[in-house]
Amino acid sequence: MSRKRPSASPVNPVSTQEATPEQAQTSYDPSAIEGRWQSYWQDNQTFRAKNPGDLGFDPAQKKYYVLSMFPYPSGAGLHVGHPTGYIGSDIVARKKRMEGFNVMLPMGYDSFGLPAEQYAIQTGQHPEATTAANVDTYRGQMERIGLSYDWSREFWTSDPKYYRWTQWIFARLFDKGLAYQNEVPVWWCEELKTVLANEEVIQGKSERGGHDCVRRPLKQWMLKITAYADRLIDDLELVDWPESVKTMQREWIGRSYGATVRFGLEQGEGQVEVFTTRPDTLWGATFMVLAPEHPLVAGITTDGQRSDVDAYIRTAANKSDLERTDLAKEKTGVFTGAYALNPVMDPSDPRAKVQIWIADYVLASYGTGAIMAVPGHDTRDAEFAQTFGIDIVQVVEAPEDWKPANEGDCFTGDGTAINSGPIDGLSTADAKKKTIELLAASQAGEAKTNYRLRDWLFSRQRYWGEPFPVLHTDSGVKCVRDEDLPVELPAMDDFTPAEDGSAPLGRATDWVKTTDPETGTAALRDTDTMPGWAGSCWYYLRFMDPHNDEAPFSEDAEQYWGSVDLYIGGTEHAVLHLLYARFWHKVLFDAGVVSTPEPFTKLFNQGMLTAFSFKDKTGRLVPADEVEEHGDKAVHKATGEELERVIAKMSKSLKNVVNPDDVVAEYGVDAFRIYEMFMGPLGESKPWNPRDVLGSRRFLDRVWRLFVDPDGDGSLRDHVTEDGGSDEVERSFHKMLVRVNDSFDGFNFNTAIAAMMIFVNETGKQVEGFGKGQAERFLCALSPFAPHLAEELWARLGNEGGISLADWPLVDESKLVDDTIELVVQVMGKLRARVSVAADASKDDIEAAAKASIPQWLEDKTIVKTIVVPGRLVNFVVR
RNA sequence: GGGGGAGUGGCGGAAUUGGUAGACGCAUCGGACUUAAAAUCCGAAGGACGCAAGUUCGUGGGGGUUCGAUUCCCCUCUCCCCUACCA
Repeated sequence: MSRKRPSASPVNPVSTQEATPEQAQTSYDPSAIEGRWQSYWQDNQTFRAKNPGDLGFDPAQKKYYVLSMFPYPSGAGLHVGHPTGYIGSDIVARKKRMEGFNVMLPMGYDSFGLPAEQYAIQTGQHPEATTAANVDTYRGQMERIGLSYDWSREFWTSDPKYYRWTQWIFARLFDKGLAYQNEVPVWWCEELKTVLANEEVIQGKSERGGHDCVRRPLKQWMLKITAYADRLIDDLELVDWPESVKTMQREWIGRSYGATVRFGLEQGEGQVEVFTTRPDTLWGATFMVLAPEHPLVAGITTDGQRSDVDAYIRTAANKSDLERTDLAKEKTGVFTGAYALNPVMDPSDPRAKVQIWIADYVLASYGTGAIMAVPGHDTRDAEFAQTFGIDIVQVVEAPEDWKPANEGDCFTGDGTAINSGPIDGLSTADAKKKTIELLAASQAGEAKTNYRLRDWLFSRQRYWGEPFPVLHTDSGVKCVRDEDLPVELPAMDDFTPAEDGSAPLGRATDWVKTTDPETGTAALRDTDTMPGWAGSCWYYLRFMDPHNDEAPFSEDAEQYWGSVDLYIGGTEHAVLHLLYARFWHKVLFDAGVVSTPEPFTKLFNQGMLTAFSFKDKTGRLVPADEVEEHGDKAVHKATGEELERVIAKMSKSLKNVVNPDDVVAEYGVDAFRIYEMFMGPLGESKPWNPRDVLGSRRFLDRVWRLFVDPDGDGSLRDHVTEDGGSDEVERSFHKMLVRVNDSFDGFNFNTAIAAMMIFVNETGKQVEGFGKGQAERFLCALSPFAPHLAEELWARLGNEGGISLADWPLVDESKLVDDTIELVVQVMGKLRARVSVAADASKDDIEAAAKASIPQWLEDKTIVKTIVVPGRLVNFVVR
């Protein structure tokens, strides 16, 4: 194609208030159009969302807040996968604007965090410099895609003007006692001499280098997200989110109802506390298991068992979480020599005395770090008991229809209590209740709700993050006063973690040593920083009032914008980001800072963009640059081997990553946007196929020719500048518009584009019937998808003020009705003929016409029944 | 093991939620235009049988409900994503 646009060309810097369309163009040339309209939007602040108090703010206008999850500005720039969600939200925003809403579609950057720091370390530049450069790259790429962001609201999270308020929110968490310090184990890599974040440790090895890592305790900041566990589950009822995401969040929080049970020790003082969801199986507890890290272990171990126990603990400590939780492995453990007494049995009962074991299948971090083991009704306990020859007692009778799936499987469902003294005969539900009553009466236990969710480990020994706004003084830890915020990150040349694992900020001694402005006494700053998630926890609120220096946002702005109406992003954030943000939001809600209980009213997950890749006979994936394609065959360039086409993730190593700038340079922005939406429903993952982009471009070429005669002088065709237009085009238009409108319900814009293609194909066959009003309405429907082309033709039609704020056309139901309809004639449900009848034909007429069309199928047959579906078909049931 | 999603032409995907399966697009083939090519336009095209009109099979596989099933029910196979000894 000869219409190449210089790659990465910036937005046309020419500043004109009204863009003047070029008249000389006879064929569609996106490069001549797009930059001009992008400048036009910028110069006219077309997409500026108005806040209360702004000039031109209309309180009667309804608000609509659309948000795409903001990106991490990495050095690699955007690939074609990123814009899928951005274009989707842009299309929604553009339509809503045309429907009269005050739309806010903002964009910013999540610029703190590990990858930015690592990139900076690799390139030897300061993260602030690389962040600034990357932000410019991202902004440029997004501007080139014609996304209708209100750029006046742009910010990035590593800007002190922003993180000042992140620190301010931390202070609110601290005030409420929701931020506290605690000794917790962190990953330490001896080889790299550094503390690593969870994300940097894969299967117990460092992500970089693959060195062994161990856990070691360190004082850390924690956020008490567990205090909100119930509300984080229950309030999922309030939001319109995909059921899968809600389920994931519920399971992540992992609320389970059960009981705490305390077993006394046979020898000496003390007791072992356990959590169980099945208190009814207490009579079947034939042993107990403590996690190797359990604090009681050292005290209860008998001298005879001590060396075995110590050895087991040492082995367990060196295992990674993954090794310990590997389901496939054999159960391991060691007996402590100690015994516990079952609290619901008489101490003289031989069944009351149970062995206490140590095993790594019990996790120190969940529940109490100890369990009562019921091998009769728990798969894991059963495996353990079988391995070590411990008694197995049945205490729940399975329903009669229960059959073990495998030989020897234990019954873990609900049934009837047996061999359980006072609760015998009760159903599992009643037995649970009764047991809890018994335990409570003897003070040996009580009902308990447990959560899988742990408090949020909130500090990292890293440089590139928000400093904690706290002072360590002789009288304890205190928050920096609000008026003294922000606590700015000190400039440092060397921000790599220290050899001994202490945070790099510890080396900024002038910064660390400070005075408490309230008392004038010496104080130390905290050298940890907040994790990467902190900035993204409230950014959607800052967009409401991004330049406020008095508060994170004004009360007016927050009251007006409320919560995000539509939030679009990938499923990878289904739990962490979305849970953390909801947690902060609720804290702010309780503090009276925000007025809504939930931050995101509707959530939509866009699908992942994959790519075609090629596999050889051995199953190896072949990088794209080693493959040659002929028609539908793919061949290895070097060997000539025919390759199988498969779908794979876009990856650098497969060389199948596509940069949107290249696509835009070759086909134009609008074709790129149309293709990304035409590939399939927004929510599905689907493969990028370079060849297919052409089809979207051809569609836009056909649109252009609908307006401009390619054989003419480049001016508009006469009829599109005149009133009129045929009824056929009118009907075709309204049919299309219905489908375009419907596509917004399920974000399946592919069907909207298909409908527009049909309209353009049909209209192209009778161009003279395409009048000005129709042309304008068509451009309106097209404009959210292909805004540059729509603006250009709209202006050429003589309209001023831009199509982006024009009125969205309305469907005229009366125009949808055809004069004649084609009906399908079936015999016994099989298609036999088609007949045309008048739209208002009576049922009898329809039946008669249908009968007449298929005499050969009706002779020698009796019609038993006739089914007439108006507007669709006639079906004869014959014998 | 648990949870979620999906299987429709050579490919991406449509199908008003029980009513013409394969819209729209890519790739393919034929034709027009052209000195030629590209571009563009017109047309063909799920499989099998047939010169054809047509018949028949066909939405992973098997069964069922129904006048009629890609759609609803039962069984079964395959793939993808998330999660994982949570007591």
